[in-house]
Amino acid sequence: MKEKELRRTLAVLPIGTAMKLTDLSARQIRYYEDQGLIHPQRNEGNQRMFSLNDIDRLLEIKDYLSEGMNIAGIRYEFEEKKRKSKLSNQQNHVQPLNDDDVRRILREELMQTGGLEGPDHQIPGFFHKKPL
DNA sequence: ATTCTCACA
DNA sequence: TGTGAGAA
Repeated sequence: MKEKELRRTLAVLPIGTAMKLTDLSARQIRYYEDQGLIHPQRNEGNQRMFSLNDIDRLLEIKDYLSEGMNIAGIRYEFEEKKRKSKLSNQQNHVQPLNDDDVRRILREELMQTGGLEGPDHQIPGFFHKKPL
């Protein structure tokens, strides 16, 4: 589910294709870029190269505009989306520990406590289930 | 043939 | 936002 995201960010479409895909004029597309609504990459010849995500973005801009929203409003919407996105990626969503993580944490624990003895370091259902 | 930047009768 | 000029 990650390989697919990478492909969507590949900038392989020239502005001419973006125009046909979005039914926007080159003038409009460049203007939206000036307004910070899209950030297409540039190739060796300084030509804008759009990714599928850029195309989706242009389509969204078109919809917002048709619904009466102004450029500043759209820019704010995108900023909000980015803010929420970063918030959910860091603090929240704590990935569950895998087996390697558990082994590492256990090893570090043992290193500083010096061993398994002591009721405080007994882990219920782990060391007792399969005695050496 | 395409796209880029800049400027405006 | 459209359009045309001059360059790449």
